[in-house]
Amino acid sequence: MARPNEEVEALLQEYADLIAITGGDAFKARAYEKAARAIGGYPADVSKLDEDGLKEIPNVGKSIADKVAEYLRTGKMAVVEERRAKIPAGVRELITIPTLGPKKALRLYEDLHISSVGELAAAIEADALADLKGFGEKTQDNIRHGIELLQRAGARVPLSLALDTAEEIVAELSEVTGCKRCAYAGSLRRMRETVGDLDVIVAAKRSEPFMAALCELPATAEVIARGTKKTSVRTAKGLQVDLRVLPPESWGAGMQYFTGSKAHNIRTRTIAVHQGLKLSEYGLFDAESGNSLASRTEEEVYDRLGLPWILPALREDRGEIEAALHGELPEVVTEKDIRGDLHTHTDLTDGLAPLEEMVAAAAERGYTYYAVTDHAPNLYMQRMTDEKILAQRERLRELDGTHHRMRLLHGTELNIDPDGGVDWPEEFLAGFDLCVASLHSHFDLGRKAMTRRLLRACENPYVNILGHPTTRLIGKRAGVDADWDEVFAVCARTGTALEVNAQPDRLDLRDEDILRAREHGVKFAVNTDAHSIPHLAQLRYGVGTAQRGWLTRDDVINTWPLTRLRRFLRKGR
DNA sequence: GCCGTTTTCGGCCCGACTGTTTTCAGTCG
Repeated sequence: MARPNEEVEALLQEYADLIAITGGDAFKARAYEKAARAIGGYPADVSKLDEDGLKEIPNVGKSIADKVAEYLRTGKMAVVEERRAKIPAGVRELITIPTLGPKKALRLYEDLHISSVGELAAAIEADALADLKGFGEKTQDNIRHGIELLQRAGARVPLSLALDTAEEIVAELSEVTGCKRCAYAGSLRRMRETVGDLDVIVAAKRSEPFMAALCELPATAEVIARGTKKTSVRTAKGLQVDLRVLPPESWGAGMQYFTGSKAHNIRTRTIAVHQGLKLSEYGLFDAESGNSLASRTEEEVYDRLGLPWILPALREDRGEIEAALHGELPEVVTEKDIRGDLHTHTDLTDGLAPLEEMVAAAAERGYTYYAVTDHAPNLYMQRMTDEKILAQRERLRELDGTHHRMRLLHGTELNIDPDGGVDWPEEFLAGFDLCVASLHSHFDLGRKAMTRRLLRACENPYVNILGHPTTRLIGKRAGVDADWDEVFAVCARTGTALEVNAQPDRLDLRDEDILRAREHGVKFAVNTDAHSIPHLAQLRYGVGTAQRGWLTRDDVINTWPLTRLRRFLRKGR
């Protein structure tokens, strides 16, 4: 399925969880977690490495290298299989519930034989936890709430997983003889933050070979339905994939139809009806004669309806039809418009790669500038000091311009304390080229206090970007409560950019918030918050989100030339 | 289990918050 590094990462993480659940050495569990992260974030393909090569990866020693080699050779890791035999998979699922960790999970399993989220929910409803030590009323409330959060996101999967899976399936099906076109459509093509199922479209004369190919993919766990026009399967990770095979001449109409959204399609079909036409996945037809008028390309279909082609990310019936009719569709930002990443980490704090490697990887992406923004000292676990960050600055200045003339900016990610203050005094902050400021604690202040806190941070002349502004984690944690309209207004007034954080479990700000903030005239920065080299490529999710928020190049400060960016970063100091 | 040395053991991000176990364990960032 995924890249071998990600498979190994998932397996080692699973082993770490199983160690933690069975009460094994906590440091051992952490060692496996660290190795899992390091391998997931390692730029080289682990399946191409021998044992010595594996041991080159930080936090991978002999024992883990052996196990990884075993997995790459046999497809299995014996120690993981052994633990799996003792602990049902559902017990591990329990620790995905926020506030429920390995200790509580084991207690539930041992004392009450609960081994799935469903069983736990039922047990709480039946008041079966009443006598269990450590599970008071409040704890049960928290668990109940956690399960709700989980189930709300539950049926949908993160954009990143959906995109990986879809690209693999498209690549496989494109190889099948007779394939004229193949692509994914649906909410994934619109870059929604989570995806319910995958819609894959093939243009071909004969459908049978594609249906067979989909059913036989290694990722396919279950065939839900199989016909001549449509086949549905479920992958091992629980993602449903619907394949539609259309005649080649219907390609454009099929893509238009299956990309949606439903609301957008209702609008386009209504426009068709008013013109005496009928729009379906097979084409745009004259209602009277049934003659096909357009179907080969999406452009053709939209054009015949009297509309310009509309970018999928905009197809939500949020004003795009009206804008299209008036010739006022925004020219939204694209990945190649981004000239640099303004929020990234190195191994000086919790990143995986050293400064030199992050800089080299950024230059390979063709950036004209790049900012390094490691954590500031108030995030105690990162152990930042004045000396360390100044030494980094010195090294960064030496590297400036040495890779494809890419310019380097030295920054930091500050922590906004409960009062809205940040880590360093102003005279120290003045030494940075830019500062990102983020919330990392105290998420439960009331709305008033939270708003005041954010406003004060924005008023700080050294705070240039509000990092992952709401701090939500998709499916896990709601964003903080604040009067966002007030925050957006102050951002606009003070010249503080709002981040569109591209991490697939954040996507923060989200599209609706971006649309609102845009009304206030705020500027934005689309950043990866990369903690490893592969993370730099997650930019696409941030750009997709920015597009869904209708952002143009002018709205996004890291599409600007460096001189304009620097002027913005001075923020009237 | 990894790492780094003060080389083959001892430390490992450390502190805050929460709920309940009235003295601290569990979870989180």
